[in-house]
Amino acid sequence: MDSRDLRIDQARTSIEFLGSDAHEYLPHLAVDCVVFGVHEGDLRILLTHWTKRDRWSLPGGFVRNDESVDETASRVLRMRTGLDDVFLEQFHTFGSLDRGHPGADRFVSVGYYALVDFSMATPTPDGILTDECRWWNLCGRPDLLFDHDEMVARALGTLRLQLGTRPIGLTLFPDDFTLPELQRLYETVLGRSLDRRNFQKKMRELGILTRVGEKSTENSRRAPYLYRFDAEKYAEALERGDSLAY
Amino acid sequence: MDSRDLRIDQARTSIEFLGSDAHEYLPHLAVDCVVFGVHEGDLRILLTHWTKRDRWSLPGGFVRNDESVDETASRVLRMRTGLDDVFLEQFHTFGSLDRGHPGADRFVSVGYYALVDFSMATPTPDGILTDECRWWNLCGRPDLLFDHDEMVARALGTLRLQLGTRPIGLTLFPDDFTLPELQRLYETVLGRSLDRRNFQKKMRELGILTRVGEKSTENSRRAPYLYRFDAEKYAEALERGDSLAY
DNA sequence: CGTAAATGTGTAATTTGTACACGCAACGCT
DNA sequence: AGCGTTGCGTGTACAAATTACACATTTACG
Repeated sequence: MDSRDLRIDQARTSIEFLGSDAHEYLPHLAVDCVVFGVHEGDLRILLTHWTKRDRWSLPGGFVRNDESVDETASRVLRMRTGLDDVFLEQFHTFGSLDRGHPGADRFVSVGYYALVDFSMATPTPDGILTDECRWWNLCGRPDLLFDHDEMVARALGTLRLQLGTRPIGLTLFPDDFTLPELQRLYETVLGRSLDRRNFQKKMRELGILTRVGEKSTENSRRAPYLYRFDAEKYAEALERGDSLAY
Repeated sequence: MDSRDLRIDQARTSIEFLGSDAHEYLPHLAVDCVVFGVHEGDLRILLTHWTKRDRWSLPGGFVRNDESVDETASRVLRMRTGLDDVFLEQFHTFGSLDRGHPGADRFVSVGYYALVDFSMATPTPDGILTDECRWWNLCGRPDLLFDHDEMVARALGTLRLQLGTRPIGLTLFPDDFTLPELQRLYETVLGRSLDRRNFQKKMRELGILTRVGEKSTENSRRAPYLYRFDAEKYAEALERGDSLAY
């Protein structure tokens, strides 16, 4: 597709997507979601593939007249993953002039980030603009459309700041996990490596973990213990204002 | 004004304000600013008085087609205070359905907070919807229109979180100040009282203060020393990532 | 001239964070 | 079967940061 066709295509984007229902949406306003999950110890995000452009972006959507912006974010997340009632929080609004579809309608985007149980999500493209929706390893994801790389960076920054204030561990590891796995998550989010002994000591002292049993045999040498978050104690710790950050 | 008239008035709000230039603005999108300043040791915010409703709100404005949302915030701040190039940062976007003018067009608002030199600002109402613009003591302000009380609370929360990361002291105390004054600011922002000795020690150890001289005679008993921020060292401390929070 | 209010200053105790070394279990290789 | 390698689990000593705490100085006011 040459650049002229691309421009025309981009100009059509919102019209195509919204079709004749355009009047049901707030013009110029969108929501984009940075959806985090963990699988095989890696932090992953959900991306959608744009059919015509053969590029990837964050899942997003437009704000209906009859829903709040928060509800838009929930709806987007539900449509792309089938999940409801998950951790979902606004982190920044992107309003520069040069963002979005060059040549197309101007859009302001409210960015949300979600923490999601990887195994429960069913990635689903919209089938109109996008033909694929799937998890990507955070390190190793492709370059994204629009300003979505900046959005991911900023969402990660927020996640980092809120590591001690939000139920990040609990939400991303709803089931059993090992301390090395949890540590790897912390290291990915914080962008630095942590001392194993100090990490384990801290996590134990928080009193929000229950040891479940030995991990039988994954692919490790010595089998690590399995843990589970004690949701009640986790909530208490957050209420007390305990820092769960490393 | 009875409730029916009020509704009609509210429905007219954006039309009145934007007049025939409505097409130059993004519909349904606004910016509101929580402008902080310090005077006589108190943290203050700038409010505007709505002529017809006889109520107060945060200064706000609409987003022009040809400006970024950040630029809108700068413009609002400039129009209401005459100030340019001040600390101004987005803190949250408000998108519920029940916010704003009941019965009127729905609006989503991007909230910004500013840190401003009280003595340099010239509060100015828009003269259309509002006939007065002035500083209010944060504690002692009137109830605000719309969801602006929530906005103030949230801006304060952000300020609290960022006390250690942003040039809050430097921006709110551009000139000479005393340590008790600075401590009072910290106490207002943090919402708790601090130990004078520990506070002074910490501030001194940060190495970002210069003692200027004795405060002659304000209205205190023993005259406190005057200090000034060393802007260069302040910036270095922030870059090093020193926590300037108490 | 005494009293009350507000300011400045340092030290000890506690808490928190950081650095660091070894034994154990499983796998793979020979 | 034995040995080497990899990954997991645990505790202690030191450093840094935070917290608690008491008294002397200055000035306004009566």
